[in-house]
Amino acid sequence: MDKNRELTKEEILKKADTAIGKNFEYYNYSGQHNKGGFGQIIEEELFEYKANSDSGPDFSNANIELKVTPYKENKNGTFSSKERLVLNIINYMKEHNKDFYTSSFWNKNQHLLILFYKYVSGLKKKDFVITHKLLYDYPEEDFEIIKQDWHIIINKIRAGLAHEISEADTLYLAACTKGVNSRSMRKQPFSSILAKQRAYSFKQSYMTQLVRQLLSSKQELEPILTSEELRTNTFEEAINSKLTPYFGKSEAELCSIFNLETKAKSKYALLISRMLKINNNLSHSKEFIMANITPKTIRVEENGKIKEHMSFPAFNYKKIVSTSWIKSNLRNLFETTKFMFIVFQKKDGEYYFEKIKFWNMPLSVLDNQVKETWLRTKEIISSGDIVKSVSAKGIRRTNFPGSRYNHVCHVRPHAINSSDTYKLPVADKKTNANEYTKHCFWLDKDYILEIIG
DNA sequence: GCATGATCATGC
DNA sequence: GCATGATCATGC
Repeated sequence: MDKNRELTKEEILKKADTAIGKNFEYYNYSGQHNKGGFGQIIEEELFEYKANSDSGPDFSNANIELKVTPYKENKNGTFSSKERLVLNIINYMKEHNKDFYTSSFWNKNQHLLILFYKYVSGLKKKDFVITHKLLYDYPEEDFEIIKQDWHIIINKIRAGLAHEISEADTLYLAACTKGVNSRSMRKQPFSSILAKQRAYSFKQSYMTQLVRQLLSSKQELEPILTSEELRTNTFEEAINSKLTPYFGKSEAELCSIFNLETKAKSKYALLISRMLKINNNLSHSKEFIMANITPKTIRVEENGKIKEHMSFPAFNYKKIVSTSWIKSNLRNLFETTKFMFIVFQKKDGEYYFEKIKFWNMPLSVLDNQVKETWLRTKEIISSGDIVKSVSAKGIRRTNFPGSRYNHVCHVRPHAINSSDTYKLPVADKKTNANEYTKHCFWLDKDYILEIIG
């Protein structure tokens, strides 16, 4: 049976083609299998070999690794990958003394055959249909970034920081947690601290772009950097060196250099786009979309302080009370988003472009202070204890954790006005309101200041 | 003066 | 119409 793992590339692709348009019931899916079951079913029922946990690729002769993964259609008609694509588990004790080309990652995943099926909410699993196949070979400029990502992960292991690895450390190739639960802890070579078991993975944002290229005829995204630029510099170095000529210039100077007359606040991101010589907005560039990088402008005042805290999307009260911290939107946001802080410093009444800083939230802060704020918020909502007092003018004071709560993260309104609301799961005790002004989590300005140093 | 609540502006 | 980035207004 396992001789089928010796198939040639052409034979494999031909067999894969026969799966297009078929659902999992066709392959005797009984609903008994676990989550990874679809991959296993395709291995056993379509390619007729026994699922294995070899360190080499599934098809050893053709050097192809088989993957089966879902995508979904969004309300606005676009498509997204439903998940990150999980590859092989990282053995911290072994991987650290490899180089990229001898790594377990490269040994197993040089060529991927990805079968995409369409996930539809409410549909039974057996009815999901395989709609597309992709023989994935690393595009040149992606490959340079993926090699850099691999080194970032490995360098963290070498520094004895495997327990601090986060998905947002890297751009396309990430180390995501994998295991039955968070208690699946593993040894690491240069620290006695146990680290969560992690696997190499392609980020969901990266997979989404693969799905879109495959399913729609839309133009490719506009890249900022070429593979040549990435060969001699890291991503961050390359971006920095493109911006360096403009450090120290005032907002007015930059606007005149780039012929920009807008007064809109978005002009900062627009200015950066011009400096990087791209036509689209920075946040729509290929690298920023695929790596899930969010640009944020920070203006430091003459006294060295920041005026405003940093806001995030408003949260849904009902959703928060029915979610655990581990599965919360907030944790997911900080675990998977890298930020590019664009820093302007005020001097003599004008803002000067000072520097940029790439940052993602350390897990130690995420699972301590941010978690603390989130849990407290959840508790307040579920107990109906939001409003503390109402002033004569009708201004409501709340019990939500404010900016003095823990110096990292707090809760404040984020709405068009006070009547811009979301429904409450439990009516507020003091006001009997069953909906409340939209609120969101904010990062404290002093914490931001600390980050940008 | 700063924390906190409320609101504005813009773009998709 | 709403999400998002950003700023204003009130009052302790």
